[in-house]
Amino acid sequence: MGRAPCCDKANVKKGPWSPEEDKQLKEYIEKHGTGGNWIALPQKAGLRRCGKSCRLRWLNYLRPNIKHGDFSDDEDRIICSLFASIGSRWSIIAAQLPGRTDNDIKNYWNTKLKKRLLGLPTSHRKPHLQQQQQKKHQLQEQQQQQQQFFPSSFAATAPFSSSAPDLEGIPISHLLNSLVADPTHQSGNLIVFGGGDHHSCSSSDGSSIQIGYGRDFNHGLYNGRENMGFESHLYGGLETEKLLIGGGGGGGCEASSIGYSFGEVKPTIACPTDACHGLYPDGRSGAATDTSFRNIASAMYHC
DNA sequence: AACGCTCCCAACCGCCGCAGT
DNA sequence: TACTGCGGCGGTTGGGAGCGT
Repeated sequence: MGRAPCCDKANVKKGPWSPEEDKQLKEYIEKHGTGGNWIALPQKAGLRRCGKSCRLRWLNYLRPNIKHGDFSDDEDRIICSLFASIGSRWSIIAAQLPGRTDNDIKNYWNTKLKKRLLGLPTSHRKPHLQQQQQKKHQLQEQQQQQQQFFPSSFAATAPFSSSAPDLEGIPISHLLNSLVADPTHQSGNLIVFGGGDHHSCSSSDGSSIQIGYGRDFNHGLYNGRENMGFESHLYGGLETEKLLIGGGGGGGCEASSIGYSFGEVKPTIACPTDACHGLYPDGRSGAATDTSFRNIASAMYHC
């Protein structure tokens, strides 16, 4: 036989927690711990709540050292980078941000970061005239920043937007669309990878055009973290007829200059756990997955 | 002041893997 | 081995807050 039912659903309270409930739960856990059994906890603590609800409330709100409020630029970068590398594994991302909860990060991503990277306004509320002017100014600044990172032909053009330039007549957005839809695509000269220092890769040899986002995207991740494989800064380049997506001084630049076809390089695609050491066609070691590739491609497309 | 719209976040829901029976 | 509960996770949602009209 199994265990007792989780909770009497008809007899548990739902909805927002009252300060009294918070106090009750906090005091109980501080005194007795969770006891390794969340389901039994509410009854012991005298709460008419589901165990799962108690767990969530404790983990996301009541436990000590929870950080609420604005995310720092560094936190932004870490979230973006990890999302590009491993996708929506919020618990793993949260583990890299002390004091932040997966729920917080998920909310932050869905409400702000995603929109920001998509280039959408964070608010759809109609701005005041003054705010509109402010916004215009911000846009100009943003465009200047983009110009610093993107080459002149891409300046002020959000990557993979419908207004992005074409590759031999094919809109970049379409290429990336098919890329995202079909990661097994082998026909193109498409290279995807991650890893390394994007600065060294972002410099093209003149024949290539960088498509990318995230100036200094990964800045801050190299302070002892690169061996965790979080680097997957996403920018790409059109090198003559080759579409390059990826990042990384080592991987990025080497692959772009070597010019492997996508089929050849596919196995090297951004390993989510150690993107710096992918398995390159010339035999260097590492691993990669379709999922990580898809995540990166997807993130690129959406960004 | 009232209303409508949008954003944001806390909380819920449902699924999955693991472990107990 | 099959069944079931638990813990954990990611996706989704409801409602309060803020803002414009």
